[in-house]
Amino acid sequence: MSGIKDIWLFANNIIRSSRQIINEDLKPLDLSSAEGNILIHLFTQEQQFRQEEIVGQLDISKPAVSRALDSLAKKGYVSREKDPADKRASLVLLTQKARAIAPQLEQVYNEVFSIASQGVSEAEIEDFIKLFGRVSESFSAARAKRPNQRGDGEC
Amino acid sequence: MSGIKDIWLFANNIIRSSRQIINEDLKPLDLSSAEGNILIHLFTQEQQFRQEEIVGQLDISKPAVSRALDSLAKKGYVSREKDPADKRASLVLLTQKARAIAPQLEQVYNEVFSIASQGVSEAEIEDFIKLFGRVSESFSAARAKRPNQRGDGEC
DNA sequence: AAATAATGGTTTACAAGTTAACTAATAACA
DNA sequence: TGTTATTAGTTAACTTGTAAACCATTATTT
Repeated sequence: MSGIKDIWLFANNIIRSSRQIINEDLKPLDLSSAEGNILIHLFTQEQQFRQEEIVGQLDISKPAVSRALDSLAKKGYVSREKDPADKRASLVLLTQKARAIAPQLEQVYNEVFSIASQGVSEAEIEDFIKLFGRVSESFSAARAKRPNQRGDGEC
Repeated sequence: MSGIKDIWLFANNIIRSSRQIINEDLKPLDLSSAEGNILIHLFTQEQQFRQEEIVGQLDISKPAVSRALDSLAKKGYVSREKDPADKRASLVLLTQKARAIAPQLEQVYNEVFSIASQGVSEAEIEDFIKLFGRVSESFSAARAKRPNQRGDGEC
């Protein structure tokens, strides 16, 4: 009965705690967790990419990505140039400075991973993620399915 | 390997989606999700309670609770009075207006619950919550355990 | 009893996300 | 080909959380 409340509380705690841990550990690198999340993702990407890809893959809104990249650029971790093939789009590039800190960044995120998987068996994790994914998917579907709710449904 | 990333993405999505759904559904009642979360919790509480209790039980920071209750009071859903036994503390009371909308509020949160549990068996949910709780607990423990990190650990 | 510590709440400043409205460039189509 | 629609990204305003500093009040200690 209080199940959903627990899920909510746990999910909140996981997000919040990991964010705090990451924020603390990234402080020496002058990076926030929002920036770190993007950087760590980009390390597994190709050389060039568009912001839009980050939006889709990390499931973060366009403005959030835009601002984080602004800040990363200001700090010298990425550079941006107009895509010659499509002058609307910006191509984002990791700088040498970013590549240099990749190992440290990865270590921070690995630590978070090891915290999450502490005392949980491989098989359990797998099941967990699968089920978690289903719940998450239900929410996405519910959100997509529901009518606009903003006043254009009654006409 | 990408497990932790998935957990993160799923947790984020669950939090965000449910918040959006609740926000939309509560709009007719002139309530935000933050306010709704507190109200729905209070329906299961005793007549009088202190803010501090909400902080502990919902695991939300003091300022967040303070502001949400301010807003709820302004909207007429709760009233506050000084605890005569301890003049620091405020006693919070649900108003008649709040009690009147309890069924609607409950329905909204039940809908979210049913979305979450869609296509997942009772047993799975139970296991899921248990495991989820363990992961969440690991994070809490990790956070509590780690040194202050703010400069007083090296002295 | 007076000085100090702890506690309940509020204020302030900030973090990181959202939606909505906008600009500029490209695509589609009539 | 010129008008309209779509798309990539930014800006502005807002939401909801946090931590740190502060005020009163209560508890503790000496």
